[in-house]
Amino acid sequence: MTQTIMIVEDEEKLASLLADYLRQSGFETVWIADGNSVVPRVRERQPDLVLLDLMLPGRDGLDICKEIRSFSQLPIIMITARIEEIDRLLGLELGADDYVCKPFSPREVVARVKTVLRRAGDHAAPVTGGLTLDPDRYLAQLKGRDLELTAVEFKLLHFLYQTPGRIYSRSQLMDRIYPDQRIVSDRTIDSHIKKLRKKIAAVDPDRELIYSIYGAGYKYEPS
Amino acid sequence: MTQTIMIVEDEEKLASLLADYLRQSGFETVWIADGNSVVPRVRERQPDLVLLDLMLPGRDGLDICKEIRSFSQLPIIMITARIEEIDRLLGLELGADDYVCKPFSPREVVARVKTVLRRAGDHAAPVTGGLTLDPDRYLAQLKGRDLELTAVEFKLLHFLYQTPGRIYSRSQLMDRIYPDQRIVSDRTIDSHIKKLRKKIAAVDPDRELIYSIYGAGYKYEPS
DNA sequence: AGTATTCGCCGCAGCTGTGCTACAAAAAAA
DNA sequence: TTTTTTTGTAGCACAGCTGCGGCGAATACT
Repeated sequence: MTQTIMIVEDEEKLASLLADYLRQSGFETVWIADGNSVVPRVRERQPDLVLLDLMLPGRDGLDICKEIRSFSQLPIIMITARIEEIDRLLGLELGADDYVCKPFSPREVVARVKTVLRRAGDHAAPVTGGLTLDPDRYLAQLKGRDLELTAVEFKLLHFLYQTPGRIYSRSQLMDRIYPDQRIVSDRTIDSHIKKLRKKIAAVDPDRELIYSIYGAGYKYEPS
Repeated sequence: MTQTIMIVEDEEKLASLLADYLRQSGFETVWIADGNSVVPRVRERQPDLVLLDLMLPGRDGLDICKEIRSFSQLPIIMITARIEEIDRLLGLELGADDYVCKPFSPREVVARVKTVLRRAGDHAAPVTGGLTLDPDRYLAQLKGRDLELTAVEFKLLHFLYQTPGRIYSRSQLMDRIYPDQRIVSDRTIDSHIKKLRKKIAAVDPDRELIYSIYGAGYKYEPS
């Protein structure tokens, strides 16, 4: 099964150079020049990795990265023109998997792509065949099938989903889900987790996505 | 194997001056100007030492030092503008390994770097090849292998780990682990220490990490 | 208005981890 | 040495945490 790399880059020469090298290494490539069409095309094409230029016509790369992260954990490598920029990006914690600085050698980029894919590859199936969330529509899909979540359930899952592996206590989750500081019992979280797990199990009984850590809280892990 | 020094300093001229001298002494250097990106870059790059300016845009140096200490024992040298400041810093017990006062000569800084590295180098293997803790994930790894700790065990180990060599009495440890001031017997600590040692021994039987001091308490020491 | 979801909580069951006890071993004090 | 104090360890009872079904109340929909 060949893997698809989506190249988001407005300079055509640069894009085609990258595409050539990637194809030589056995990847399929998709080229997108306009920032506005990235997100819909990612949803539609479901690439295995995105090479994302920071400076784009139409829309900022940071925005795009954030939006992709809000519904998918697919690997993203950011391309930036200035080396100092990378520090700033790291500080923002966008969730990109790696950063490459212009000017770069195509070989280097291919190497990084392979590294990131291998790293992600350990849980590759769950990433691609896994869960996607669309906060705009409160739409959650697992293996292509809708999960039909309520608002609270969606918020809870979405929050956990954004930082996989990280454990949150019940009170932390309450704070995030109820910005109005209303007082509810810890166990309410458990209730919603219960319903989430039920709905997830209805679609895929074999995969556990939400784990409870005794005495600590819950985490999302697509392992 | 060349060693990497991470320079955290917002004045570019000063940073590049330091970088030049350090490179001449055979070190690799990484420069970071923005305080917010320090921690993620430390995690990513894993430098051998951090030169950390106290006054930074974005985030306070004290904060950064504390956060780095929460997951790693890598050597840190603090740079401060005022000599009086140093006393205050010493009082805070941040866990920095040395302090340098502006204005400094680059030679002096290089000398200090070497001293600290040599001192740390005595137990260099335990530092790098040793234990890493990730509080967000309750994840403890020794020699790359997971330790599978429970919440209480993790908290206990994490607290000891933050100030290696320092001895804590059982009641001090209780206070830290149970913020709700619940009353438990001293010997409970012993129980958890026992389990920690067991789990550590399962991964590395040769290395003692938690020491008991007769009549005083326990300490963590990566020697 | 009525109806249908959804939310938050309760109670019970099952189980893990916790904290304690008892005794052995070690260290310090006598 | 003997005595006293402190620590190591095994084992165990149960407190506390989590999963789950269900139920009234709140909310949204018609």
